[in-house]
Amino acid sequence: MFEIIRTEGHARRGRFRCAHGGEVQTPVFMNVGTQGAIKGALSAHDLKDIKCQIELSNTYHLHLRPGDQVVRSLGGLHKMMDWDGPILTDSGGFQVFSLSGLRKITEEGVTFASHIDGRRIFMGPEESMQIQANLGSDIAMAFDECVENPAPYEYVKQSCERTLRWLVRCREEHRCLCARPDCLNPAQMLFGINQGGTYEDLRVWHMDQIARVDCDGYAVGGLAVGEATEVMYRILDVVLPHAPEDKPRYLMGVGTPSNIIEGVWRGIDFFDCVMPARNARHGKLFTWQGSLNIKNEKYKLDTGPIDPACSCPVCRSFSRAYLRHLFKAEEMLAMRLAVMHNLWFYNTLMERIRDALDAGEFAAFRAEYSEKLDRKV
RNA sequence: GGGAGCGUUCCCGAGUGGCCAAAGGGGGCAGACUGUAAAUCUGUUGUCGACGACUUCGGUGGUUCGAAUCCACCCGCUCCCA
Repeated sequence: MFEIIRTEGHARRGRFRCAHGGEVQTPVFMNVGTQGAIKGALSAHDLKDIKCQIELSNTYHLHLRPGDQVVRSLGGLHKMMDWDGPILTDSGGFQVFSLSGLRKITEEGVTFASHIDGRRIFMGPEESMQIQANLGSDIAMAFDECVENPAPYEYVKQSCERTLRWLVRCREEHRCLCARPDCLNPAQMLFGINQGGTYEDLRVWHMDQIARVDCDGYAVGGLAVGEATEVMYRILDVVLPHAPEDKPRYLMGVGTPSNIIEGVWRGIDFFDCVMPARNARHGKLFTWQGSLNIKNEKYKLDTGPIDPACSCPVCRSFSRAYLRHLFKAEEMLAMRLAVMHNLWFYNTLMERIRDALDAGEFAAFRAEYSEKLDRKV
């Protein structure tokens, strides 16, 4: 179920519901827990404390370890993690990009050399759907090829044509699996993924094609993988008018706070990105004045919170100086607190975007924050 | 008392006549990170008016065109024997 409550220009304020959890308010940021955990030592319980509405895990990683059959035996991903909210699983398509040195693509699918032990793993549309069925996620992503930018036109053309054929196979396999009596999550949704690199004609053609394959939502993939930010915005500008209006739209793997505001402005409803968690682990923290590196010497004696404008559990209790010390001393707590802060920041950013949309003031919000939040302080 | 070593830039530690402002770690300082092979990776770390110059390798002298590297003495430390 997806419902648009109101719009402001291309931006959409909506509600979404799936098999688990209550209503998801969109635009929403999905917190990334690739292997069933948020890196930085957070559990699903912690996610509740940082205003996370929906969590994301990864097909490829959980298939390798502990194995999707194991997850199924444990009652599915929700039960294993003790998370009763919505879960989206990425299909493994991004690993076709990120493990490019370790894989081979054919029409059937992709053969990976496991990054763990080198053993050969085959994954095609059917396998990806089967694994995601075993995980029991609420949203399964179609198996696609995420192509690095820039890439030659001919290659991108052939690749996105193949990704379209893969989507058709995903659709069939997914229906089939959900119809089985032993299906862990018969209400699991399937989102298709738009590709086409930086070529507007391919992007539009591909979106028109996948829009004909009945999906529960449509994602834009293959962005923020090498092209300039302006190019990404241009692609969104041309492709989103071709996405079904009544279905959720998900911009995969993006991005910075500014990228998110600009994405919402162009009509995106769902986002996910490793950036807030990874940057947090590396000491880069987001604030309403821009980002800062908490490891910098200037915070050595700073008794203030990370962000005076933040009311997250970390800012309520701990000083910049303490955080800096924990980082310098390489205490695990440093990463945990930093990740909690950054995810709270992202979830709060989405909340404020929604509030602005509700008030019909998103344009003003964008003008005030879009550029500012990506600056360094 | 006798014998054997050692002392290098913030720390540890290479270097034993010119290619040495001096390897490599650590620490420090800074940067990167966008559907997570990332608690990772990169740069930098003697001084200065800085594509060049100057001062460093326990101290003081000396040998040499040239010394962190060789010699003498001194200072400090370690170990072994008595």
